[in-house]
Amino acid sequence: MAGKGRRAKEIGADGGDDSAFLAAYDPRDFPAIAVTVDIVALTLRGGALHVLLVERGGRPYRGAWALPGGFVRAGQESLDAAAARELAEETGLDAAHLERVHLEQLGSYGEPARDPRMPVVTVAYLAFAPDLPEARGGGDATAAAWIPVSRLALAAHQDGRTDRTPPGGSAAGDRDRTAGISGEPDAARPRPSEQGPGHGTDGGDSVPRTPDDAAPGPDAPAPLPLAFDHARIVADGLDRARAKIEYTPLATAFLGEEFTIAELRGVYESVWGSPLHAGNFHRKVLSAPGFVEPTGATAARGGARGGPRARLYRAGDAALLHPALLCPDRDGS
Amino acid sequence: MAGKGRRAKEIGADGGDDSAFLAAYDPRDFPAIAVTVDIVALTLRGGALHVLLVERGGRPYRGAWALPGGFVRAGQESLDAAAARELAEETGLDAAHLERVHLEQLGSYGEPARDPRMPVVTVAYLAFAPDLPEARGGGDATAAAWIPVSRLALAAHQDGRTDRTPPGGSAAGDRDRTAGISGEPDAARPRPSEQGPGHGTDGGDSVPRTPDDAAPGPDAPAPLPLAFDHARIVADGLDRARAKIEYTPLATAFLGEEFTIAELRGVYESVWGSPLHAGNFHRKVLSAPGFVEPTGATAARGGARGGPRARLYRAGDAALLHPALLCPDRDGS
DNA sequence: CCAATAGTGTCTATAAGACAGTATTGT
DNA sequence: ACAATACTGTCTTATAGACACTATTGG
Repeated sequence: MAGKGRRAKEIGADGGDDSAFLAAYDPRDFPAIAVTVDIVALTLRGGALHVLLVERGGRPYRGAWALPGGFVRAGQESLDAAAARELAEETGLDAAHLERVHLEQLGSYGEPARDPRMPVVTVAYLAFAPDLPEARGGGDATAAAWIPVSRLALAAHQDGRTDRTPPGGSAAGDRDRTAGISGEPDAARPRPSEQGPGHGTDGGDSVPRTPDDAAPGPDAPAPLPLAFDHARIVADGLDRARAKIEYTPLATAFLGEEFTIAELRGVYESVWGSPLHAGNFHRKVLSAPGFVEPTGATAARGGARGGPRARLYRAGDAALLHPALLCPDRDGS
Repeated sequence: MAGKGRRAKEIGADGGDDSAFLAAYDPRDFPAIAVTVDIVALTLRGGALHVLLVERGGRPYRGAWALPGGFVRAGQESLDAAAARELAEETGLDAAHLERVHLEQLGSYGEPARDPRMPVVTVAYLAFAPDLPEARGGGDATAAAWIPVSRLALAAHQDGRTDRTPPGGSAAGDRDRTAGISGEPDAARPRPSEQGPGHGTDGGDSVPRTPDDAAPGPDAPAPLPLAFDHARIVADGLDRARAKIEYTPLATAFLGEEFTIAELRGVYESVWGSPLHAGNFHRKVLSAPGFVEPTGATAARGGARGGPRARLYRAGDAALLHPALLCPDRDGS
């Protein structure tokens, strides 16, 4: 809470007004922790989901990939503003591009040893971006790049949280079950799908993928480890993204101003990692009021290998989808 | 992110190992912010939803009600652990009672001026508790008590976010709309109910209430203002709670070990603030696998004014409900 | 007895999913 | 020509919600 003041200098038992009290207040009397924001920025490139990462120039984890982010300027900016600022700084994107980015808070992470240097609490943010130009890499990062999520080493996740949900008895899976105080950093996903026994880091990523989204084959480069606890943050962000596009029209945030239903379907297939029935998807999108609205125009050309020109749509004004577009196979009904 | 180290003392450009680097590291070089946890603890008492509040003993907001919480012990505990510790401390509940409490992270709040004394970032937690004994009030709070949420002044809420949410001009309501960088502290509600055109604040408090849940009538005491930004945090917590019981069996966390379907229905009616059809609710609960399982026993006596003895159930092993129990009237379908 | 309640059955409207079918395009 | 694609229609099944109905209890 803001202000229990357990260790504050209480001046005068009852006398004095607040201004005098505040003037005599020494913030250093409070235990302070470094607070950062980290951004899980997602985008679609070539039909595959990518996350924005920076290569660390400093210790620890020098040379490793990490989420873009940085310190919150104490007292000068809100958490939201800090996240927006860091995203802009580290990507070098201009305001015009950032305008089209959806940014929302994901959750906070504060394990005591998550940063070997000192206690650091990070407030993670999740961003949905349309296909942006190559990132620039600012700050002290040596590089910034959009990395396919399929290349990441996302411990016990790729197949775990994505499409099954045996409520068995797993590490964090059942912590919030019936009894016991339990933490759950994300808590956002409506149908998150936890999972079975704790395979610490089983290699197999069994996420079915759309053809374009090349899963890392046997010849693929080794999965990229992430610095700090960023693998978990990315995993939580992906969970949130998968859940969020079910109930909100945010999938359109991955696309340009105008798009076809097929392109929108591509977003869902990439984020969910499973192919969707084109016909049924089409009907469902159009049946959700306010999801999309026709522009009247049609695409310049048909599909890659033929077909009629698709109608173009833009994002509607709905904030929530009703009925929702439920992800198939998230839990066996 | 944890560890950009922009202002860190970089010892040696490339030489040295991490341990030497860490030894020379001075955490004070980093901008530090006070980090607290605040808990929105909800319970049901007499058919009405209550939130645990403490009366502030210190400045500012002395004498006002606030959320229980306190500083995170930097480097010694995780955020989850801090929340559990503070909840125990401030309520004086023993481990046996805390065992049955569900605790999950709600979101972080870091407006620069949210605490007049200094920059404070708070990580809010949401707790679901069965009817607990009267709170004790520890720490520097002069008192702790379970307060009916209907007595709180929850800005633009009681009628705003509960069953409608004009994205119009309200504080954070439309910030996450289609374009622009935007924050959204909660982001959890699957169907939070946004909605059409921005009717700013039409008077009608359209939340239907179950008979017991006395809405503050004309003779009711004045609504309780909360310290800091705690009104918003509570509001976000209620939103989360309303959304969460749709997709998870967490409503059982408000009840004892064994309960009847009618008692479970009471939880939903109290949290959602609208009466439910008894027959349909009954069938839906039993049709969701793993939601509840029969104990074989029956209640000691029938309803308050007659009726057969109800069967008793305990919480099942499902982590998610399928099909979900959708809240009626969240958005006009 | 009477009113309230627990629990079940029935009916309708809606939605999901599987599938078929038609028209339009690129190769 | 052929294959792929956009889009629409149809059928089956599952679910939500409204309502009726029976049985059982407390007052």
